[in-house]
Amino acid sequence: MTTKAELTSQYILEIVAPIFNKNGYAATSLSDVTNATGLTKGAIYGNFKNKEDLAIAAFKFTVKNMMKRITDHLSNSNSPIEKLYLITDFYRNYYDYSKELGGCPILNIGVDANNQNTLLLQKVKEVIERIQDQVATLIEDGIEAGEISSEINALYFAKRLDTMIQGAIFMTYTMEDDFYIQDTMDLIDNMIKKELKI
Amino acid sequence: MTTKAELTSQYILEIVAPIFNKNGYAATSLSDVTNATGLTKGAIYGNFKNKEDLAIAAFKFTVKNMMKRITDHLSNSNSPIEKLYLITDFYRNYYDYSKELGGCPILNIGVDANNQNTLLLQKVKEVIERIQDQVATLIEDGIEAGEISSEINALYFAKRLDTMIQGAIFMTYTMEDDFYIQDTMDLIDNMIKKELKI
DNA sequence: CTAAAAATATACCAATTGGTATATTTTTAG
DNA sequence: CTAAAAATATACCAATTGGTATATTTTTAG
Repeated sequence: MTTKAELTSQYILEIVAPIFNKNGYAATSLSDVTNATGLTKGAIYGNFKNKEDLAIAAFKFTVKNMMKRITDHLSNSNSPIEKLYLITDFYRNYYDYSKELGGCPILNIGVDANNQNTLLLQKVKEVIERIQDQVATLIEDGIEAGEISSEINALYFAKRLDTMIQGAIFMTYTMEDDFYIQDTMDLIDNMIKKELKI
Repeated sequence: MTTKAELTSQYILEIVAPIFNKNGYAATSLSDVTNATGLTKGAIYGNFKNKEDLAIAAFKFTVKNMMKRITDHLSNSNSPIEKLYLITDFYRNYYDYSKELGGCPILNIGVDANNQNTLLLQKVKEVIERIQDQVATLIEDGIEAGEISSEINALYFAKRLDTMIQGAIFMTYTMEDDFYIQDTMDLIDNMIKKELKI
């Protein structure tokens, strides 16, 4: 059964995750947390060990939300190569969607945690690796299905894709201009068409 | 002439710029500043209006350093297209070099200032625009010199280049793996070769 | 409905935050 | 060498920081 505390924990994360994502670890204070949730420190510290523990849970919460959204979107096709196109299609709406999350958690927390918070940075690394592995697997599935040329290195391609996407997200947010994401997705679509085709 | 205060200001910036760059605005405290410099608050506040003013000066200091380094490197050739290759060549050593600066100032402060510090974010935007304009001008020079195809849109290409580079820097720092920068520079070199050629 | 357990609120803590007014020291121009 | 000006150090400020011990309230199982 769902205890009261579990509900509260979920509620806290819902409210607090975008705040940590937007502001970063150091710039989010516990009074930000109590003000936003309407709860007291007693409730917060009853559910989370400390600020770092809360920040990590918040990051995981946001990533889970995001991953579910991608996975749902990719379920629109069974073809590996079509799924690749669905990835770029997903990111074409990412600026709007990620604003709800308080920005891209990987970019924000990746940069924020660097030199600041080892545990948090470790979590970001793990998420990036997981994403790259999933994309690489998708490409390998495509090779196996005869949709994608067996010439290409799946993991390398996945890393390139990821790198370009993160660059586009950074530029779009910093310049407040969706051009960067749209243009990068065009570029990636072209790469898929030209480099992956059988 | 150089007054005492000007020397002190420069000294403070030299010491403090990498700290702000590494930690970000909120996570850098004035005691970090006084401890690192060995000066007191009196000296700091005598030379800078407040913490924000210092952070902006620190960002400009780091960018100036970086820009000089790039400009120096590009002076190794007079050919516009060769200069483009010198840009990727510069970034191949960027992981090592930028560590001295406390990381890439554009990436770090761009992400850090977002949702946090309007003035600082504005400075980042200006620097990005300046860089893109310079690269675009370089490409236009190449077109005029008959080295580069007149088909391509100089500013679009400059933006793509910048976006890919920033993505590579983010990934290399977050994953602590220079692969991303090297691979992206290979990719860009290829783009220059294939897309820009006459 | 009740007693125990769980969850939350309250009241406190020392340390630190950015910043300022003023005293002291150092530099500068003559 | 000296007086004025500039630069820096000192001593202070209220507000906030993350965190804890304990009191109170709410939930839960029987």
